[in-house]
Amino acid sequence: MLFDKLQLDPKAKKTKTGQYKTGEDVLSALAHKSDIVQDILDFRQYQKLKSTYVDALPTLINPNTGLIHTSYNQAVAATGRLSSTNPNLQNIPIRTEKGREVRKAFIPREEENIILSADYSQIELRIMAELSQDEHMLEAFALGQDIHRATAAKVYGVDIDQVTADQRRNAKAVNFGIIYGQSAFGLSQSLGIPRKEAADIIEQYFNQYKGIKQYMSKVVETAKENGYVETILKRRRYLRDINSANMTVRGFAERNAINAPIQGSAADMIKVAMINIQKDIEDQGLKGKMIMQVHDELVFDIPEKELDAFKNIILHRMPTAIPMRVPIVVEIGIGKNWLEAH
DNA sequence: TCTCTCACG
DNA sequence: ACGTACGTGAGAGAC
Repeated sequence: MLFDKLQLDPKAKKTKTGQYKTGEDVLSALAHKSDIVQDILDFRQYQKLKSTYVDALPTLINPNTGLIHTSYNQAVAATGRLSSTNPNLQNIPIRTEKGREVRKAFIPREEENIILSADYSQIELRIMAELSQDEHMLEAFALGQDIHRATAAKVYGVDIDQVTADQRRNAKAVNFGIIYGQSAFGLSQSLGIPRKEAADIIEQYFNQYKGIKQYMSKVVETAKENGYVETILKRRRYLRDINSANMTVRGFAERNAINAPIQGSAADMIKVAMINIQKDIEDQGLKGKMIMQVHDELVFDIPEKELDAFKNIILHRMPTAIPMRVPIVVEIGIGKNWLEAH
């Protein structure tokens, strides 16, 4: 209907099975051409929230406990992260207003309890700073600076308090993109700017953060020599395609080589923290429980009376799980439901 | 069972 | 000329 009848895009792309692509990015770009497009996007959002969460979660309540019990898989994700199934509690909505209503439904098991959420602040960028030992990024974190603002100041050559909202947004996109081994094309797409401009930003980035550029080259090089990369705790990811003659295939492996030590070391860190926290909870005979992990966040269901005890444990164990030169910052929130705690 | 889409970090 | 950011899991619909 959108492409054959309404002809909204003469250059519409197709999937490898020959269907028109209609992902969110595609439809958003067409929304101004016909009112029906925004209706489709809205419908998709509500359909997703209803089918995946609102309808499904209540059916997964265990009649014996009255609770939803997820399963955490320790040997699925190639980077060493956990994954969560039946249900997946690591993808509960938060980004949209309607989605946040779902998150509000996650409440403590007892009337006198609260939800406590503790998350690592900018953990992957801090780990990249540690792995690369980049002088300037380490300094920004040591000074407690807003890392995206600090990056913008470096990339655009302005004072840190002269950074505009636009510059900060671009710098934030670069910081994330770098962790994934992003290209100028990828950055231009995510920011909606010309490729040349994106290339300039990336060049400036590596000029300012020379240690990161060096680290990226080194990790790809060692991957080519060894056939694998390692996290801080020596978890390996083997990369069979790292020396492939096919550029596209090799490109994927090279991005994996860059990303896996960062994402995987963050996973190492939170796993050690979880072990240490659980031991402290048991040693101190506390009634509160650690109930969920969402990659850089731990969620607890605790009696309000135990709040100080839990804060002490968490603020001790999470930042010190793996000793590092870069400061590790943990943010804690509490509330009557998971959304409030965030 | 596979593909497409979309929810999260 | 081509493809193009990492890691997951689940529902709908087609086959």
